Amino acid sequence: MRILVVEDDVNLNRQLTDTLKEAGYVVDQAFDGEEGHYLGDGEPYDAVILDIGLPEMDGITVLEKWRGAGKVMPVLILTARDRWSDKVAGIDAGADDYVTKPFHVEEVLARIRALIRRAAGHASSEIVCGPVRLDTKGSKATVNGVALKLTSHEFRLLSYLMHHMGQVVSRTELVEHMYDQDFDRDSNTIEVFVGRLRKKIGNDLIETVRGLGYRMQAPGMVSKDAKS
Amino acid sequence: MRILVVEDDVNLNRQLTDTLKEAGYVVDQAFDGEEGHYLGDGEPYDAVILDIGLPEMDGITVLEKWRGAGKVMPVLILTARDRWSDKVAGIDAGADDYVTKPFHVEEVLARIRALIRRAAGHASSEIVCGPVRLDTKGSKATVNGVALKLTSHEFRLLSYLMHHMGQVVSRTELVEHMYDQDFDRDSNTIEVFVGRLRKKIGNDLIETVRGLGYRMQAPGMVSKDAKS
DNA sequence: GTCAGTTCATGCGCATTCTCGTGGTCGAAG
DNA sequence: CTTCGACCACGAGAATGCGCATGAACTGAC
Repeated sequence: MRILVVEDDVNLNRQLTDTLKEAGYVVDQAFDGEEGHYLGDGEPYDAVILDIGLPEMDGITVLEKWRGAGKVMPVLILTARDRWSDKVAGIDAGADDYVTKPFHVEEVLARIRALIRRAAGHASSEIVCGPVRLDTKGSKATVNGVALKLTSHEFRLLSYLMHHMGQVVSRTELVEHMYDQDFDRDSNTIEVFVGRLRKKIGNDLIETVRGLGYRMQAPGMVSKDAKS
Repeated sequence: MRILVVEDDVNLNRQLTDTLKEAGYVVDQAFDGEEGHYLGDGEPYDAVILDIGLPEMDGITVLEKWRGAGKVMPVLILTARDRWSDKVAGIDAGADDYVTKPFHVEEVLARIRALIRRAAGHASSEIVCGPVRLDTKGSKATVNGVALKLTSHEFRLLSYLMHHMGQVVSRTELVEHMYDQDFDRDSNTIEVFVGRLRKKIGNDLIETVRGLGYRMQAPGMVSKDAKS
């Protein structure tokens, strides 16, 4: 999962970024409205944290531009407590959530989790796929109740796949959401990680769709070949 | 749009209910946790406003029970300003949003609107043609509920045909949409794929219109008169 | 240095796709 | 009605290149 943080206060930005990274997210940073707009417009993020008061370009304007361009990723805006009207303006501009400053970082984290989860269409903080359970709250995964030991990239891969269960996820998509901005994409890293993950959770869960990508799905509903 | 308000403070409940009704929603009221849980479990709501501090059953518990039972309607929780940990717990229990007391009623209204709007975006994208269902989001197709195993080109073909149901689609058109570059046109690959697809989904669905191309259509619908 | 995690390179196996050839079907003209 | 030519279906083999396993090289943390 890849997140963009747009916040001009350097300390606050770093604080948010660090916490998110610790929680296993890939994070890009922007320190003014223009940079933020540019990144959010060009890169595929799973969520954005956007300050309202920004140099160069106002947060609301940034958000409106994104929505006008058809961007639908969840956006959490940060507002000052006394600027009540900002919240309404932000929500009307297409924000999915807001937090008022000052805030507890844990709260932002929880809301980001909820937004990402919601965007994928899951109600609770646990996603289940056959024997595999993903605890988005604790960044843990279990197979048949046994805790899985995953490296950070393996976890990110599993997490992204489980958030998009039943859908085919392309390699490019995976690379873009597992790594930040610049990454050499002509290599077979993704295949390697898929292979390793399969070894840990079982081969049946991640189906490879030749030419398109991978799809995670509970087995049992085996796709039957209708070649009668 | 039908909304449930679970709030034990009678005045606050009525205030919310009135505002929502004025805005054109249908509103049900509950004044304690058990009643709220019962209603939310049995009736289909488009959104729920849920207070955390409730007699009989805690709001968080109510929410967890709903989510555990598979209810996915958007829930907005109300918390006291100083109980920030409640917010985190609520969000992790599956709340979609929260508002801290005291609040402006317009704000609650704006957020309910946002929640309903967002929930509407999760409608699955499916095209149906007779026994065939195409899940464009998951790159999957089923015939009579049985999952089809399609190669990527077969899927692209089916997808294009189903997006233009009832229309005659020329070979050239298909080639142009199934391949990126210009493609050696004097080959019969399209025929081959149509043949393979027919084998998998049944012959009746793809009709060949001699000299023009193919047309996909649910069988049983009168299509003979078009050839006079 | 050691170790865990990650990236890169290679070669093989095989699903997928393309080509080709034959035979069948349709429609119009004689 | 018959005949002819164009169009189409389909099977089978050939060629392509994708996906995977494997192991070695690389990196950073301690």
